[in-house]
Amino acid sequence: MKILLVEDEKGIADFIQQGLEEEGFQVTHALDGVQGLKRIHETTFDLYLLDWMLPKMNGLELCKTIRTKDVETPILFLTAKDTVQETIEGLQAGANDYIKKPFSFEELLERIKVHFRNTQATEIFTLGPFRLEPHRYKVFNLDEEIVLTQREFELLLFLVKNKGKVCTRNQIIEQVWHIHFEYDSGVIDVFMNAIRKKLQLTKDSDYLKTVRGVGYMAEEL
Amino acid sequence: MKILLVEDEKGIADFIQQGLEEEGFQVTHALDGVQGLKRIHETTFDLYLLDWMLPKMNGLELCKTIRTKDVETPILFLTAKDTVQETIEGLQAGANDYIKKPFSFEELLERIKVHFRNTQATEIFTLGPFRLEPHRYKVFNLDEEIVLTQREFELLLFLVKNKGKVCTRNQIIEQVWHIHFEYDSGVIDVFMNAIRKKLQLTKDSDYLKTVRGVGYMAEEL
DNA sequence: ATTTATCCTTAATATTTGCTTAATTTAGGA
DNA sequence: TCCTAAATTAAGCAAATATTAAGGATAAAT
Repeated sequence: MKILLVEDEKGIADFIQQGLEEEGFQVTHALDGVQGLKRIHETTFDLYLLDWMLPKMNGLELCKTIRTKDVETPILFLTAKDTVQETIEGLQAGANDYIKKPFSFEELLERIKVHFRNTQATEIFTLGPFRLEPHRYKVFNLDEEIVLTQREFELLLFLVKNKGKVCTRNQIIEQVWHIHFEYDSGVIDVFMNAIRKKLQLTKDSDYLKTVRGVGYMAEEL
Repeated sequence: MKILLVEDEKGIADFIQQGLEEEGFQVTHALDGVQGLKRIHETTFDLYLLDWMLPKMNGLELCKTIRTKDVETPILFLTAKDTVQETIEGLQAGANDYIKKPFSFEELLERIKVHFRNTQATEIFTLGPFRLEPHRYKVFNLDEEIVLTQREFELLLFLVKNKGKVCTRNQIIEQVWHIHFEYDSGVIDVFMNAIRKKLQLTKDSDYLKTVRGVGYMAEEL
């Protein structure tokens, strides 16, 4: 779930961004309206969190601009006490909600969740008969649960997310182990082995292929 | 969601009724306090919206009367600017909120929603044989009460509210302990231990799983 | 005011889990 | 066939969690 946060006060922005990321949201932060607009043109988001008072282009304008292209996605305003009245105009301009500053993080989160309640289909990835549920850290073979450790799960998830594409050992070490320098040990091999064993892969159900000299690849048969 | 609106000015009443009905609420309208009282005896409502100045029986009396029978249901007052001071007495008489006239419809709606959110506190949550009653801070195993401390209860409630989803240690520290900075001590572990002990969880009834490296998760078996 | 009890927190120790390394075996490609 | 990459296995180690006990704060009771 991707959220665009447009907020000029760095302290508040960091606070929100960190909190939301811990909740599993992907947060992009823009410091002013113009920067925000750029991001909007680059990608699509699942929710917008806009400060009302912004340098260069205020929240209302930004809101209107978003709505010219996209009528669906929820827009929430962060509003100082003395601009509540104006913000209500924002609601008529197509925003969905506003939150009065100061607010507690729980409050914000609660509101965000309300808006996602309609949208949110918790993401599920599949590979052949296997079903990965990231929010539960769980893997199923049809309906039977397969217990993986965290690393095993993350490695498998990474491969499945890149289904059909080869993942190099370097990519894996970077993205799954978060090691950002040249590194070579047998770890990946050991984990691939463990995963294959737990998934009970055979030559007939060879969903995780090794690409010799490069890395590994998840693939539908 | 049924709302009782007691308001003598027809114009305002229509405006509110129409708006709320568009929002999906069932609105019953009474023109004065006595009529309002009748409706209250006929049905139960989920929220009361009372004008402060009413013919025959003013809002305050009506409020008191409602509260003699029903302590839970939210009561909101609609207040003219010059009676705000008095209205505050109303809050002490058991009302939950007041809104200054003139107000925008969005503002009203917002407040109403807030109170419905809080009402959900009477909700009952279950996990296997366990039943949590947040409004009483009580937990039962079938019909036998299990005495938890406040923190224990809140932690358990948080996990159960997020049943099936992993709760990270950070989330727990934030939402249960209300600590909003990086913090690491053994508190959570100690409380999990206490809860498990009191609920007498075993390997066969392992409703509270630990997700190593991440946090904990409540789960049905 | 003083005592008592309750609950929260910290700290210290024990235990478990899973990550990593290293050594060995198997297989692939020139 | 030979060399290298990958698969496999087992063992040591480190980190996360479980468990227990004790100190300290706060509220209740005397």
